Amino acid sequence: MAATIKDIARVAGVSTATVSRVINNLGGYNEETEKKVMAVAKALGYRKNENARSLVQKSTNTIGVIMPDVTTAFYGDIIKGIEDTSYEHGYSVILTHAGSHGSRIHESMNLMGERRVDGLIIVSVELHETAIEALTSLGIPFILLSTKTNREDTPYIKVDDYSAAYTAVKYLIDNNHRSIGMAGANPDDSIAGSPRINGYTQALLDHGIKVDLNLIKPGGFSFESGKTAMQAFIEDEASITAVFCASDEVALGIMSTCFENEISVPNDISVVGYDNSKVSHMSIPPLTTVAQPLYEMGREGCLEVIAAIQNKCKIESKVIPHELVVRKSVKKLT
Amino acid sequence: MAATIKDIARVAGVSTATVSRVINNLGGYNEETEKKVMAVAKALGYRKNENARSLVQKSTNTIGVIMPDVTTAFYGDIIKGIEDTSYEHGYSVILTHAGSHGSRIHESMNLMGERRVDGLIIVSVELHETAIEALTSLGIPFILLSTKTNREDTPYIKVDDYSAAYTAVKYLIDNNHRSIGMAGANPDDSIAGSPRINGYTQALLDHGIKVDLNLIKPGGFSFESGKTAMQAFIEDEASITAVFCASDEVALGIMSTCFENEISVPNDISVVGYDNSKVSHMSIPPLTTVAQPLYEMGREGCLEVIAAIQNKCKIESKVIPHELVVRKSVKKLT
DNA sequence: TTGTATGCGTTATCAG
DNA sequence: CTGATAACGCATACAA
Repeated sequence: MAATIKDIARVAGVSTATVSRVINNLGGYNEETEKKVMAVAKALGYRKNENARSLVQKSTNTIGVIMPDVTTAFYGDIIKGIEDTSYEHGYSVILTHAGSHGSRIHESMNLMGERRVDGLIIVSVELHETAIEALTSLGIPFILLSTKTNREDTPYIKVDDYSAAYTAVKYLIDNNHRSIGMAGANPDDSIAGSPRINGYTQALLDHGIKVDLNLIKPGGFSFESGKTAMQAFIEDEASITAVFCASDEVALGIMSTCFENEISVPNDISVVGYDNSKVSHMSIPPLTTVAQPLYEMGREGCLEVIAAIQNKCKIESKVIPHELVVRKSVKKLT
Repeated sequence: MAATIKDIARVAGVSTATVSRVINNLGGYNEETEKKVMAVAKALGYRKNENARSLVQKSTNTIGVIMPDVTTAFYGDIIKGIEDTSYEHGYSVILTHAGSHGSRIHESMNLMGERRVDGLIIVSVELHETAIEALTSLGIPFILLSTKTNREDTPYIKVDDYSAAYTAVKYLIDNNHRSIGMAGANPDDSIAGSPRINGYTQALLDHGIKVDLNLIKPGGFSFESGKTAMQAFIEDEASITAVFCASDEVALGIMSTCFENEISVPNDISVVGYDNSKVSHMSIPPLTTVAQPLYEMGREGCLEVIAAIQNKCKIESKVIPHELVVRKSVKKLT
């Protein structure tokens, strides 16, 4: 049994109120009692019970984080931003997976509610109407990272996927590529799928290039998805000179299959990724990619939530700028 | 203000005791009151307060996880194993970073203590005497993952780094490599550094190969560390035909620098990694590496901790088997 | 400067 | 089957 303030009070011969005061150094007691209480506390190995505190203070100093997964570099960077920031501000983070397709999202939010987290950060999960209801009914500040909803009252931080995709494809076009494939986006994903596809097609159209639907290989953001897409391009005998990928891992999948088939990147085919996650500079060749400031998104989102908790102010949605990081996976055609 | 069982009791015209009973369906009440209580609970949007529960039950159903970082695939896989498992068993996970060199380890453990986590999992941080004291004084079940101490009373799950390294280097020797470099291990790291170096040197010695200290490039487990090491090999004009790396990321760093210098892997130089993390099959060429069952370590460790929480049994240390995953980064010399 | 008393939301032990 | 009531560990308004 861990010691409580009662134990300290008894041993030190003071009241629990006094103990509480010196433990939280609120001042208003003389030095002697302070010394005595602190000494007893140390002797007894006292450690405050945050849960009991939370109960009376009606605040847990805890931030909940819900994300689909943590095994990709993408999420790793974000959670690091969140954890670092919350730590700096005296908050703990409690983490839960939403399941692969947000399947556990309701249970996750419920759990966060029962734990009475002070704020909530939801990363990359697409929220449907019932989930949004449940979320807002929690009555705590929250923010969405790298995702959004079609409602006004759900603040988010994300890049503009449409224009980020547009930037990437335009870069390819500027390098004289005319036959450009796209891989790894799910058209049914209205947050991060279709906007990227639309950015891709619009860039093509704006430069007088006909869109060939066969050149769009839908899929998930995974490495395997990239491999599959490239295999399809090969089977199609598609005459593409470049591929725009919906994630860095997809890009690596493309490059991996190219390698297996002795197709050289970027000599035979150019590749552009998306995310600028840690893997992008580790690939061979290093990957040219659209950067999302992942760590900063985590940090920024966490900061916003904390501010909202403390000042009870509203959180504004924010579209953050993307940036093209040019490395070595794109060849300039002549 | 969230509704409490008091509110429900008042509205439903029963006592809080009864409400509590039906909420936790403990039985011993008639159907009518159950229906009534449930209806009121739903109407009021009641959500139980886990903190209050924890207080009286003296158990938080929470597991703490401390790791140096979450941005590498290595930790991602482990935490996923932990989170999945704890979720299945009704536990929440609260996560904190220990800081780069375990610098925040004391604060982290203290935080976990104050949160009254029921069990603790510490991943990959080297624990010194004072930290061990603090850890055991928490008085809760804990386990170390991928690390250990020199004391008997600190259970762990890890692979045998020495023999894993030995296996990797022996594989290289079996493929007729005789001049083998090593990169990315820190000799001052007695857990994951020196054992791997020792495994490397012993494999060499056992096969009549002289150990050349110039061929051992110490460093961290990072990509950059691998790049630096390979640059050093090049500057040394070392006549190596293979490099054993202390992590997959180091291996990718080696391969990256090779690429920049037009050294072909595996034709000019063979590379073996360590971890079998997600990046190892995404590299070009796919990386031959020593596999640690990361997800399973997370799962297994979590299971042990939960068992210890519930049955108050001791946790046994466990050395789990490693395995060489052969892919395409090693060339068989003739 | 210090102590008393009360309550936070819940469970659990009694009686009834 | 149900209801008082006392904890749980702590903070705090109010008294002294």
